[in-house]
Parts: sequence; C-alpha cells; structure tokens
Amino acid sequence: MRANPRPLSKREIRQENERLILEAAEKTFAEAGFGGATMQLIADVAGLPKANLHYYFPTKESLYRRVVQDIFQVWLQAADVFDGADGPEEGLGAYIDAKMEISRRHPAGSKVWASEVMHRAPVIQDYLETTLKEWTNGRMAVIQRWIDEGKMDAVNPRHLLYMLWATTQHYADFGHQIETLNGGEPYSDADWAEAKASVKHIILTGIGVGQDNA
Amino acid sequence: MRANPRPLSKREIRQENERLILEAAEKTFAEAGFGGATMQLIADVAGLPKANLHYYFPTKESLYRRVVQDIFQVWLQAADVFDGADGPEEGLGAYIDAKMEISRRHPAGSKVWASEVMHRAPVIQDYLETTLKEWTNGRMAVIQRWIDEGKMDAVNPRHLLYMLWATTQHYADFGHQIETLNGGEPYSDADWAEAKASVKHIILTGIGVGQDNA
DNA sequence: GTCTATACACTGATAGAC
DNA sequence: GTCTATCAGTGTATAGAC
Repeated sequence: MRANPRPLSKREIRQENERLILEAAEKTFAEAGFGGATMQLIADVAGLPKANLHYYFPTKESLYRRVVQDIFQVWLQAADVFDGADGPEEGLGAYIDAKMEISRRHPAGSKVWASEVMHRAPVIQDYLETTLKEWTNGRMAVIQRWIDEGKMDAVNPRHLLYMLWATTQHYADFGHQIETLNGGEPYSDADWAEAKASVKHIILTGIGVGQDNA
Repeated sequence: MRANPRPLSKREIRQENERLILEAAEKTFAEAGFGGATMQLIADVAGLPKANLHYYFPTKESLYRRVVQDIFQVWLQAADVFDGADGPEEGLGAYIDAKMEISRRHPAGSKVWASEVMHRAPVIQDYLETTLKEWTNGRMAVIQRWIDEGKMDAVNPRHLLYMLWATTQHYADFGHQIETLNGGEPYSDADWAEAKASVKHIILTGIGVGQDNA
C-alpha cells in the first residue's frame, strides 16, 4: 500500500465515484430490476452513503438512464467488426465472437438492456427509433450486398440479425438457467469456446457459408 | 345482456376471480416487473378492489409464484411435438412453430419467465434443477439419436436447444424492439410467417437438414 | 365473498452540519 | 465533497363493517 503522490482533483474524485456508482448500479439493476433495486442497496454495493448517490445522480431514474446509455454504447461498438469485412464468414463470424464476448464479460449490462426493452423501453425509446434503426438498416444493407454478390444464401437479413442478437445475448440474459443446467457450475473457458463454435457453426452453415473453425 | 340462469357457486366465483387476477397479474408483471407492478395496479387491471387480491392470494409473492408456475407449464407442453417425431425436420420444425406461436400468443408470459430467470430464479429455482433439467436431458438424447442415425449433422445438442429457445423467445421478449424497428407497427400474419420461415430455414439448414417449407 | 379505512414499513429525496 | 437525520409519499397487508 503506497501513499498517493498527490491528492485527487475534484474532477478525478468525481470520475472515480461516478465509476463506482455506475458499476454498482449496473450490477444491482440487473439482479433486482429497476423497481427492486433500491438506492440504499446500490449505495451499499458501491460502498458509499446513500446521500452521495443523490449528489452525483439527482434521481434514481437519471442513474438508471446513464447505465442504459453506457450499455447501448458498448453494444453498438461491437458492430465495428461488421464493417470492412470482406464477406459473411469473416464479418458475421467476428460479430458473433464479439457479442459472445460481451455476454461473457458484461452479463449485467445485457440484462439491464433486456429488461429495459421488455418494459417497452421507457428511457431509451428514442435511441431505438433513431440510432438502432439506422444501425440495423446499415447492417441489413451489408448483408444484402453479400447475398447479391453470391457470398451467402438469400436469407432475410433482418431475421438473421435478430437471430444473432437473440442467440448471443441468451448466454448473458439466461446465464443463470444455463449455469443451473451445467450442474450449477459457471461456464469454463472450454464451455465458452464450445458455445461460440456451436453458434457460429449452425448459423454460418445455415446461411450457406462454409467455415473451418475448430 | 341476459340474466344468469343460476347464481355462480362459490367454487365458480373463486375460479373466475382467480382467472381474472392471474390474467391481470401476468400482464402487469410483464410490463412493469415484479417490483414495478403494484397490487393496486394489478387490481385496477383486473377490475377488482385491491383487498380482494389479498383474499385470493395472501401475498404479492404468492400471486407471482402462481403466475410463473402457470407459464412454466405452457412452456413445457410446447415440447410435446418434439416427441414421437420421425426426425429433426419434423420434430424441430414443429417445435419452432409451437414456440413461435407461444411468443405470438403469450408474449407477457414469456417476459415474466425471462425476468424471473434473469433475476436468478428466486421462486422457480427448484423447477430449473429438476423438471427443466430432466426435460433438457431427454430432448438432448433425442437429438443425439437423430445424429447417430445420420439424420442431421453432429452439432452440440445442448447449444442447439439454447439457440431454439433464444431465437423463438426473442420475438416475445424483445417484441417492443422488433415492433419499433418495424416502424412502430405490430407484426402482421405475413410478418410472423416470414419470421417463422426464416428461423426454420436457417436453423434446419444449419444442422444439415434439407427442408421445403415455403 | 366484498370493500373501505387504516396500520406499518420502506423508499426516494433533501436539509443542513461538517 | 461527505454524511446524518429526517420528511413526504407510496406500498404491502390487514381489520372489521357489510
């Protein structure tokens, strides 16, 4: 344990505390839902007094809104691998890998997102109508281009995307069920590798793309 | 408006009121989550005074428990089509159809189930460990048999099941997102038919099963 | 079996000393 | 920027008249 060379600036204190709070909030909202997560509980998880949460985030809803927005950003960035790919095997394969990795590393975020959408997106409806819609249309166009170029079968691009989202996010959102069916044991590296390979194999084969992934 | 030929027996009154309450509860729990759904709100949806709910279901949790149990039954019954099928095209095709139909007809139930599992199954953990586990093992054995008989490719049966669950339930759990991406319009008969056909085509092709479904 | 009134606990949010 | 004390509002659940 070393002494800090200099005291943190107010800006740094704010950043650090916001990070602590957001981390605790994401975990707590995921586990208990918006209604079940109390400010007291989030404060306990963050290791701060409840009043401090209200200092950084005036209302519970503003805190929740920030959590959902952050998740949405991570989620959108996963699609960067999609762009600039030569074809579906590379592009969709990398996208599946990226989304499976998010399910593994940020399961809480995925659950908060799922819960928000299930409850008719009370705080991010505008994102669905603008950003997500544009993103979806763009990726559908890419898939359609691959189809036109004969690089994959003529499947419905929209429902292919939905299948990718559903399947990859399932490993986060229903992680508890999967763990229970795994004898109560969390997934090992090998389990995740098997899951990834299975998902990629079935979907890529399903759209007429040969692949040699082990 | 006709007069009832005879007054309802107490048993019939109980059945009818329980049905009203359970219907309202499923809808409300799905839309607002366990914490967000208040007994007052459920009572309003059911058209009954709040105190009556406590007469039929002593606590909020007992009402919720009953809702989840009922959903689980519907969900398990959908798998009847699985058994007695000659091969994967018939068995899995019918299973996908059945699960898509449940997503269409009982989206609220699917959401309550998803929410329950996401929150680590506080009330149906025992079902996951017993009934669901046995069900899953049984169906995995059927799939493995089809593989051994050369009727489909050698994919991992467990992950194939997860993909079926994820993909079909996605159309209920994320129905709001799908509707938003559909221009705010609910899915028509044609939309559902297209979704079903897409899901069946990709998955059945993905496991090496030819199919001629339109 | 129905329903009004109410008890009791808890939650989100704030005031104000430090 | 931190934290204790506290308020106003809401939620679950029940008592008791009908």
